[in-house]
Amino acid sequence: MNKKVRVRFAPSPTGPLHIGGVRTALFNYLFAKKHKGTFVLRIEDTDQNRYVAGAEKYIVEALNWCNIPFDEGPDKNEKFGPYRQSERKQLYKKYADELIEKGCAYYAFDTSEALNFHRKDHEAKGKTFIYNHHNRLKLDNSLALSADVISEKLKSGTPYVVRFKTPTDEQLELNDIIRGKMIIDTNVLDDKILFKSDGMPTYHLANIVDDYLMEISHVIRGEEWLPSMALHVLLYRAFGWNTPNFAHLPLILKPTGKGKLSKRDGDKMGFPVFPLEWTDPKTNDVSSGYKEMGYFNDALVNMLALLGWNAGTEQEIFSLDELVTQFDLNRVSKSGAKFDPEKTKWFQHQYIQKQSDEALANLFLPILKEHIIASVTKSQGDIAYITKVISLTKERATFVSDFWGLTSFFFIAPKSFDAKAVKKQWKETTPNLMCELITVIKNVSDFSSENLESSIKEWITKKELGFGRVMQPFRLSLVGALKGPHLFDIATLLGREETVKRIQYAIDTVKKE
RNA sequence: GGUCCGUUCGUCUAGGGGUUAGGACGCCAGGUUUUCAUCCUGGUAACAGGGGUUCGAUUCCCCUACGGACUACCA
Repeated sequence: MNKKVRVRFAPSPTGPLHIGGVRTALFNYLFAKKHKGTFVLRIEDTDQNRYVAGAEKYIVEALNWCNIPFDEGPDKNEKFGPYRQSERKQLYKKYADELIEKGCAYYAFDTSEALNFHRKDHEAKGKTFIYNHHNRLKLDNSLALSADVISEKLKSGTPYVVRFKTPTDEQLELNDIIRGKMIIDTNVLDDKILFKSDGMPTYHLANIVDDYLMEISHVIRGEEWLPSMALHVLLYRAFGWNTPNFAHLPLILKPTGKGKLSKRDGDKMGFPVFPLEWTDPKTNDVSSGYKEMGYFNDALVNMLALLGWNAGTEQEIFSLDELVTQFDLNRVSKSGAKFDPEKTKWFQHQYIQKQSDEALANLFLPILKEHIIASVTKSQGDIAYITKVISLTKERATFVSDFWGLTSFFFIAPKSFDAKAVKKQWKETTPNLMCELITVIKNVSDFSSENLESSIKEWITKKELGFGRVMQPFRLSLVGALKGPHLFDIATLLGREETVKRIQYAIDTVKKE
């Protein structure tokens, strides 16, 4: 690639960025970094009616949390700024005028009402109304009107829009990095509005002008823009500008059923659709976020990267650096991908396993503090102890928040015992067995897990007590239920004194309710 | 309705004119763990259909079906 790579992510601040948008941003970022290029964030807020407070801030925070920061954008390294289209407002009109001068665009005075009437009228006749060469001379525009009437209308302040005069009878060849060559008949295109009567450009104009001005080399965006590609290519040509390369990404679809993924799917099926939690400023509705649900950013990013792209190998776990070096737009698939919340969980599980015990202990600490108030001793509150607890339970966790359920008995002695387990495992003879067990535990010289295990097993074997009859009540005493890691590891970590205490408590309490 | 894009296990996908069509998630079964979970091993399961082209098509072409996007003075 001889041209300098500059790509942009250009969201509209109409709400929180959903994971489809995050993936578009990610692919732009990966492509930019791979080619030592620049990743630009541009805010496309030309529609004031749809502006949502806080959305832009959310977008920036979400990109930062995902670890895919932009190099240039609003309030950051503004070489080609401003990066908000609303702040570039005055810039677009001259480009619209330029197109009119060149005969590539025209004024249109048709009111929304008139257009709606035409649409309905056509629909009633089973036809589709398209504003283009078929009818543009019969409509209320500068192509159909006399020069006098036009200047009169313009002078009197009649609202107008600027429409693109789509060339006719041309088989336009389009090239997409992901989809290859496409041929479009320009006669089926409509004369899109480029400049609105409110003085703002539409997406199409602003987008092309800004991509040109910001020297964007590759336009990587969602497939929903594919139908607009012909218009955009035609616009570049009308201006006499070089056309950037295009890549249209497949869409992310609902896990089940039809259509593209939406906020409602997440609500209904219980998974987040947004990277960060979002509170709607108008309704105060809260939408959950991956971050708040306990997902790690790199797990989310890894999952998103594999949705529609693969390295061509069987590797599934990629660091961001690996993604950067291996990413290739040519390996992006063409078809939409149904989103799979289960696989996302699997990625999260993989990523939590990669964390060190110490790191997880520190992440768990605040949660632990919420659960245990005064009931913990100093040594138990110690990170070293928590780290050991984590090391015994990590492999069964998917989220940091799982740890409390997995480890609470390490911090608080069980006060009640699983009823089913008691019924099945706590026999008449159990209290006596447990008393003997206490004696064995007290006499063990070295309270290491291995030594404790061999001593107890030796005792059970010698006395022919049966492992299940001792081990199950033993576990019940320490844990309160028949779950948890290797029992001797638990005992060792709890310490001899606590272990004895718990067994004694069980002897005194179980079945005496 | 019109235009465009797409279609390999339930899902994400690899592959590509001759393959036992590979992997992952999920699911099922076994093993480990004298617990639960994890983990390990194995299993289930796919080239949408019909025509071509070809000695041979899942792979190339066409049609149909299905899916998706777009069809606003929204992006």
